[in-house]
Amino acid sequence: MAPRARPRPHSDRTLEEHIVDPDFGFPILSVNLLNHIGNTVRVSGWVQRVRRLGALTFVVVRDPAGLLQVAMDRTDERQDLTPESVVVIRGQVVKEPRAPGGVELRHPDIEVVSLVEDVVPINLYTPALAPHLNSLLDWRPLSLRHPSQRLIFRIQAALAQGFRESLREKDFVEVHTPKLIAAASEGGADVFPVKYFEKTAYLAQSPQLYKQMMVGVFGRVFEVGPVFRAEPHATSRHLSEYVSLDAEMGFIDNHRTVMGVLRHVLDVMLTVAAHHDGENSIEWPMVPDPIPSLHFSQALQLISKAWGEDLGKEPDLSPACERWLGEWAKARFGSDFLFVEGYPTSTRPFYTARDPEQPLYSNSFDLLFRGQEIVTGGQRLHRYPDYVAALAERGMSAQGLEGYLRAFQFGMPAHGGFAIGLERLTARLLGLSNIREASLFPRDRTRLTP
RNA sequence: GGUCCCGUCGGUUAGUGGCCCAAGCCGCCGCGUUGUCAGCGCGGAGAUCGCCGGUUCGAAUCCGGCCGGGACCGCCA
Repeated sequence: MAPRARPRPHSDRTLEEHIVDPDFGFPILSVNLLNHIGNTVRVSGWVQRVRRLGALTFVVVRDPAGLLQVAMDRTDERQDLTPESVVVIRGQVVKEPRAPGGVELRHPDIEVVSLVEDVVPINLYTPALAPHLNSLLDWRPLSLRHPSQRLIFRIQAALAQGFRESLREKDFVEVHTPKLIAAASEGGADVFPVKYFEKTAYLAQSPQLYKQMMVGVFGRVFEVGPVFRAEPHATSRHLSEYVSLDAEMGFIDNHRTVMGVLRHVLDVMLTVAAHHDGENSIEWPMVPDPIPSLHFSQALQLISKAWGEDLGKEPDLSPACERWLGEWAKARFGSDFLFVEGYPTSTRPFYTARDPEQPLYSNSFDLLFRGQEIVTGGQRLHRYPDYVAALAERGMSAQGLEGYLRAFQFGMPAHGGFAIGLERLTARLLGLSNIREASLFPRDRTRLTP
């Protein structure tokens, strides 16, 4: 059937009509005041500070872009300019070298749109945010207003944007898979049960099975979405809910193809994010091409040698191992990133592809960033009989996986993918000591509010 | 789930048996200050020291339980 011609939206309007007010009537932003010197403008934001100096008063207002200063006579003094009150100000923009940023507003007409009558409970107006994490989280809607906190989430948004852009450009399709699912996707008891009408459902701990099925549809897909982990851990690097940046791609040679894509994606993410850094002094890492890589067994040998103990039988790398490897990669290659590939098949989920040369090891990898695991990925099984065998070998039932397995019964290319922990990457990048700082409203073992 | 550490004005830190009905800084209130910019100066208010019980002539301080928080480990992104 031929697609029917549709009128283009808004085609009855001229282009000129569209651009009459490109800013929708939003107030002038503080960063743009320099373009309005001599004019009377309307700005708006939160009262951050009122400094009364005898007959002269300064009001510092924070808007979505930054700070601006209003200067007025003490005779104009107002009692309702309390911290965090929202004001709309009309005033004349004056070039003033003594003002921060070189401009200020004079002869202001200030309207208080939202009057704050309570004392702000945490100290927000110091260059470094002093309260403990717990206070910051208890007062999250307020503490996030601090520039240092705002920056964290601007960078995080830019990282997610870079993730999307880099993959879209490589013909990946963004998908949205269910977060309410019938069975745990990777086995284990670390899922949250939820009442689902007459049944029990679970919150998805990963989009893994769904993104694989979508490889059978689009070939390459990605997803940005929440995942839920019910493990009762209490550490500075775990959340019960976090944002997973998932990608999955078909027609690969092996996990090395995936690693190559991941390197490119990270490079774009960091480049996009660095543009949002402004004046700030974040240590932006280079993404080497290629990122240095170690086989799991090689990694254990290196650490065994360095520590003088035999770790050869360890099934996994401990956090201490990862920290050591992080330092090693920095010293040996000058790299903040290090791939560890070929984890033992037994420690990886059932869908993991084996290394055809040495089947005890898998075609999987982790990416360490500054000594912490921030990405896991690998090649997956793609032939139906392999899934039947893998499930049997692990004593797992196919029950609940029928829908998933059908995708493989009816032809699936060799494929693989990865998942980046967005908060972990953010925290590691910005040197945050606790992952909770990299989550707007973190969910952990005990925190469910705000 | 295991081990260790911590709960003192709104925030942050001092005090670890009697000098403490608890001190400093930020914030708040008042006064002064015409170029502040983490404003400054002076004054003021604000804490039954997480909760319950115990030891002691006397507990913020010692002991036990509970609640809350943090770190590391196991496991994971």
